[in-house]
Amino acid sequence: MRPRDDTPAADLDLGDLVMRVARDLRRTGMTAYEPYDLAPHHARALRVVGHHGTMRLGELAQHLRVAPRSVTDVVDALEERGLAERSPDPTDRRAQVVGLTDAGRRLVDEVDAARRTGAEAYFGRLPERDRASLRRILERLDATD
Amino acid sequence: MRPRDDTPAADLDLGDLVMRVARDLRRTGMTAYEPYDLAPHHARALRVVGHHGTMRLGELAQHLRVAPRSVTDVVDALEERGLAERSPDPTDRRAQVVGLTDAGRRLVDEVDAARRTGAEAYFGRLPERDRASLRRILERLDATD
DNA sequence: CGTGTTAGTGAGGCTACCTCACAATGAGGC
DNA sequence: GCCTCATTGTGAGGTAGCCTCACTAACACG
Repeated sequence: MRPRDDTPAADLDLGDLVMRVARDLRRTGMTAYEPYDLAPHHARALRVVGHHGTMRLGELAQHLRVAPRSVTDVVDALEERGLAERSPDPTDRRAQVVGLTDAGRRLVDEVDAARRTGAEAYFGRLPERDRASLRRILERLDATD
Repeated sequence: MRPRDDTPAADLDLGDLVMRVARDLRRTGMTAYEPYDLAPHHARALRVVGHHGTMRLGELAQHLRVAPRSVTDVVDALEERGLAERSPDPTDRRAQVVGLTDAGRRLVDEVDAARRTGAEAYFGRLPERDRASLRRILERLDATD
């Protein structure tokens, strides 16, 4: 059953492996959030806003760790779907804040529930122990940058 | 020291974490292969060809797990840098094979050496034990798809 | 009241993928 | 030998998710 037309893993460094898993994830990830017609990235933004409540665009960018410019597009997309909406920041007329609409709030709840009840389909094939290790290690990597 | 403007990791599922690390990796990854002016992806293809020897384009696509069409671009790039070259497959006139040039072979050796002597800078901050676990877990994820 | 900073965004670009259509070729049935 | 079907690689064109750069509007402050 060992597929001989596959690069043996020994040929891949850790970086390659991460990238490969990320790609698989993106490919199947759309499936995971598909019932909600939500790209993983949008789901993440939605969750952040849902969790933190109304926040500045720049703040969201920091949370998502992307350039401020990139968040504009994400919020655009969310707004187009009627999940979020911009409004002027009352304390600073340069700034805008994003908040969820009712639909957005509903969706966050659904997505959260789906996640909890096993939406991590891709990682489901790992034993619980490995999932915990993976989480711990990735968090460590993530924290240090 | 806890940065309060960062999404707490608890907010991220494993998929998010992988994507985040992958993004960091791509950002800094260019740096890793930078002395060779090689995108990680190209480095990977180069290594596969270097390791397996001359092979069909389609075969390479399977190894890299991308659509056949995508490999065309990768090989184009490699060829443009004089690292690889196409030639007609003698056994099938529809097909073409890719092989490394001398420069390509030299580069593979260099890159391999660099990798071995600690090019995994990004992962260096992990204790050896964690790196091993990470590799094992990712390989498992990767194998099962 | 300038001077410099900051918030968000338009314009434009990049990478790494994808699908779809196609020409050239191969392989098998009759 | 011919006809059909499958397969190989590629052009054309598209997408997601990032980026930088330049700009405007607004704030902060001496």
